[in-house]
Amino acid sequence: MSYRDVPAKIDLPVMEKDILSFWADQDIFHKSLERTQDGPLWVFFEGPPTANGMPGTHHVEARVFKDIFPRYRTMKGFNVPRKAGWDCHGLPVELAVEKELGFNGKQDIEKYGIAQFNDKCRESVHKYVGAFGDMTTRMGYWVDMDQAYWTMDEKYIDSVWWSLKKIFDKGLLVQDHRVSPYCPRCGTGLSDHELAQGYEDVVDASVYVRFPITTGNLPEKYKGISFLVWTTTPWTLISNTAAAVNPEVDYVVAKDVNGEFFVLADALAQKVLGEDVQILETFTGKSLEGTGYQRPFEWVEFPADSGPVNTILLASYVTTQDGTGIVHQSPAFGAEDLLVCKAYGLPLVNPVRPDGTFELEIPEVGGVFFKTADARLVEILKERGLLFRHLPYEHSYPHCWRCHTALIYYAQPSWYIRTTEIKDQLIAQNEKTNWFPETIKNGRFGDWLNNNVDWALSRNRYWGTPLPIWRCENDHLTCVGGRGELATLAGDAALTVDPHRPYVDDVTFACPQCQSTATRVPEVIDCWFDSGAMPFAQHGYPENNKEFFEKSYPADFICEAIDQTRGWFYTLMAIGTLVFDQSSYKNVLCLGHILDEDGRKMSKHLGNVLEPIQLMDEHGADALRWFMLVSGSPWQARRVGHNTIAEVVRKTLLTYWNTVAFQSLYARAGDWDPATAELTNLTDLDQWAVNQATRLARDVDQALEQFDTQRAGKFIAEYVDDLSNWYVRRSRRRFWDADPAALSTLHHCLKVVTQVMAPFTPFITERVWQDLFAGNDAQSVHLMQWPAWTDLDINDELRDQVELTRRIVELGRAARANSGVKTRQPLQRALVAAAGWADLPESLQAQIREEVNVLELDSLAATQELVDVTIKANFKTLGARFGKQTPDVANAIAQSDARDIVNQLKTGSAKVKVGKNTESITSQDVIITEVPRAGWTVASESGESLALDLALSPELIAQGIARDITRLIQDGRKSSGFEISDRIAVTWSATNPETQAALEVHGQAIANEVLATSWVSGLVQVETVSDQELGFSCNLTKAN
RNA sequence: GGGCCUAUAGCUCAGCUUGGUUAGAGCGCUUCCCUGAUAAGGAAGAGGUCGAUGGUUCAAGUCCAUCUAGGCCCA
Repeated sequence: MSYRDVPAKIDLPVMEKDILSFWADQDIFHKSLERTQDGPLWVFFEGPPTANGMPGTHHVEARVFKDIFPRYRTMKGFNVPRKAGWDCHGLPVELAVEKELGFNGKQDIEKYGIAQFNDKCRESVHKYVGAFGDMTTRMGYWVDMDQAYWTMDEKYIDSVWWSLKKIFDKGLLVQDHRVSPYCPRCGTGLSDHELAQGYEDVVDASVYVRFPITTGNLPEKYKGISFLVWTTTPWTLISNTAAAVNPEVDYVVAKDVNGEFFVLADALAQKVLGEDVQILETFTGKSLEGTGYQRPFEWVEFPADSGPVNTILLASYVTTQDGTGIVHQSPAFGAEDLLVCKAYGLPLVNPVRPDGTFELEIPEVGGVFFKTADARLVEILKERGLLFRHLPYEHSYPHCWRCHTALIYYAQPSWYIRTTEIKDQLIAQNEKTNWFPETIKNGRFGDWLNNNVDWALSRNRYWGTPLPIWRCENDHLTCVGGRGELATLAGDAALTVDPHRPYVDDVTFACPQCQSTATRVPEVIDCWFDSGAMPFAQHGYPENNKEFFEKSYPADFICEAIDQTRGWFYTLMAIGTLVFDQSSYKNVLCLGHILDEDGRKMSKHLGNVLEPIQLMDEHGADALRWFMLVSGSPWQARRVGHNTIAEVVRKTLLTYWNTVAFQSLYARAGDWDPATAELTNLTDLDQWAVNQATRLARDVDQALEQFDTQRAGKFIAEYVDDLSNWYVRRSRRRFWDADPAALSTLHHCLKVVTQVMAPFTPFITERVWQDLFAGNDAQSVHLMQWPAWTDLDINDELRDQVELTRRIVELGRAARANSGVKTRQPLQRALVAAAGWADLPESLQAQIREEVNVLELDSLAATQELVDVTIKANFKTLGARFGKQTPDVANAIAQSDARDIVNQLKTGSAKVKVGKNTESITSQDVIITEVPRAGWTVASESGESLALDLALSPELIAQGIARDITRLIQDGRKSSGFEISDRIAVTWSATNPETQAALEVHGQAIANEVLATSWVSGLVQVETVSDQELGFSCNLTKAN
């Protein structure tokens, strides 16, 4: 079966649509899985994208990398199941729905009804999953979406519950009172990885406040003396409970220029009170313990049996970096404050309500949002003479990563996973993990593990996996590991209950310990736990697919962008280690982010977001894929834009396509049957092309083994360029003649490139496969194995020879350009000086002659009278031997007679006078360049030279004219729209005597060359083409 | 404030692991050449204080230190 007709031009997006239908109709993806079903398992875990918004180009990035390696491994014979997944739960989804419904907080949701609200959430998830599905299909990401796991599925939740119970049983899932970042708008605490995403630079009030001292002997000695306290959160002063100093630090009594007395840290006295401050007394922080002071606001009451409120406490975390060295304590709003105050038995008072506003009974600021209260509080402090200084303070403050509300550090009951208990295990697991790039392992991720904090798991929300803990009135806790287990406690109805709120909240049972009624705690869990549980939950383990899960854990490969270090990369590893004592992945590829053309992050605010489907419909999915994989380093931030994508298309994809079209054109014109392709009777160049293809198969294989798509892509681009711009260019004539060796060679080479490119650009390679190969081979390129290679098949010598050939040709072109004699004018000879050139096979020397258009090549060295020799020191070898003397030796070499040194070196070594000494050097120590004497047109590069003999004979001139005319007529054929195999009739006229003479000799050869069946000198009535300088014109018509 | 990454031609990026005396490629620009696959290819030219400073070394884009700017992450 012959090739299909391949058009020279291709519309990539249109072609891709066809291929998508072909894949769908023929079910190629599943066939590729079937083909490898007995192969060794190579496990890939799909990190589920959150279905809370439209997919962006950054999603394409990760998905391209998630696609290429499974495709590559499949070609290598591995079985790579690819289960898609969707992250369904969580605040982001709730927020999208809230926005849609115009809600403004939890009250609205409760009024609306949790059941209806969660229905809306489910609906929203489906909508966005649809959009992700479309993008996934369009970009050619092969992942099984029919079998996708959804984190909101009942069986998925059963699995999550099972894992939580495992953790609970280990005593690592506990409730605690903790200060944690809390979003008053969303009414929920945030996990640390959520917190990480929301820092914003803001300007807050920072105040230095007087805390008048009320006990001890200081007030007697220094009238009106105060502790000077600094804070950036004036609103927390309402609940001031104590003040802390560092016991080891020196504190002083200082008198400022106004004669007022303060206590503050010695190290900060000058900075805060000015250079003229007087230090009256110095003591350690320790001695201040228990000293009482007057708190700024008396608006909240402490419980009766409170400890030493409003006194100085000791805390080693206090520093003298900024502020005054005395830190105001408000345990409800600071993790460290809570710790210190707890140690002193101080109470926790909290005048701020869960919505972030002060309790209504609080004077002045009752009902006011905590941050908004700052301004009024500062005013009051000023009125009361307690404000010492008020400065705007710029710092980054955490905000809710979704709604941008300022977060409040807030003490609240919360469920934690004690990941700090398994910190050492996590570090050990990380040690066994391969990171690409490697720096993340001990850098970003390693740091994160080293500073591990407990995982705040619970959320006071609605749309999430409910925390499966039931509590009775006696505070007995029962953690339930799935609905099956729930049914044994609460009856069979629980077996089929929707495990979401509010339905699951209605399930109660008798506490196994005391028989009183147990009801579920109200919290749902962090949706990061959902996605981190996917290795087993995607299979519904342990209820379902037990065997498969156990052989597919841990994964060989996961891949996401760098923002997942504290997200999915962490939760996967943490849950794996908690539940199975083993991380869930062995290799992790961590991508850099995608930036816009100006290097800015893509964001809706800036309006620089590239919509992926649009981008692919304009440039092609292959173009976008190729760009993502090959342009720049995948593990670094990269800029994407229309221009950069268009460029890679032109460079590699279209060159590849054109080579294919060329092969198809001449194979079809010559009635060549690809089934007869056979690598026999190959020329040196053929062998080179075939050999380089094998090298390509090896190099790309090895690079992909190391997850290095950039390197692999570079190899492919280089080979495509070699094939098109050297192999085909140099072999054109053989294709015109339908030489089976040339056609077989290119057939083979294109097949190898198509195979190794297939994981990168699955569309265009499939098109090519269908057009050239499918007739005699597999139905799809994606059902092919990786092309075979062994090191023994790869011939470095041949490669070096062709490289030398090409370098000499380059010199020839440069010399041509210098000479002003155009290339179509043949020259008698060129003289070459380059190591090894004389050993080039005759066929490669012929390539040089043809390309430079000279009749002979001679050795420049053989014609010594024409040559000058220059020598230059080779610093690399000299430096090793002579060290400091190197410049002297180099200088001596430069000073000596080059010809003499070269002659001496023929005996093995040469002597050079360096100062008073004579040093011996070898040919390794110098770089010898042979340069033709003046008067020759010459080009030299790195010791290699080529010189042109510009003497023209009448015969050479006639040959040049013949070639000019050939080219002119070929141009005419093309512009007349003739097919390459059309025969033509030529009527020509020549007025120039030189041209006439040339045509007398070469006319017939020209006629043969241009496929003229009729070649007549005569009157040209209609000029098809003409050339004034040649005095030649002609008329072309199609011959019968 | 801490950590990591980045800084090379007008633009996008190699080169840095292993230091070697003319620092490369592509895009864009100028001139020319080649062309019966090519929207391509080639040659020459213009365009570089290799972010700055200091150090190590016979020799630094490359190694070390400090700094500056940008990005990301953390607090």
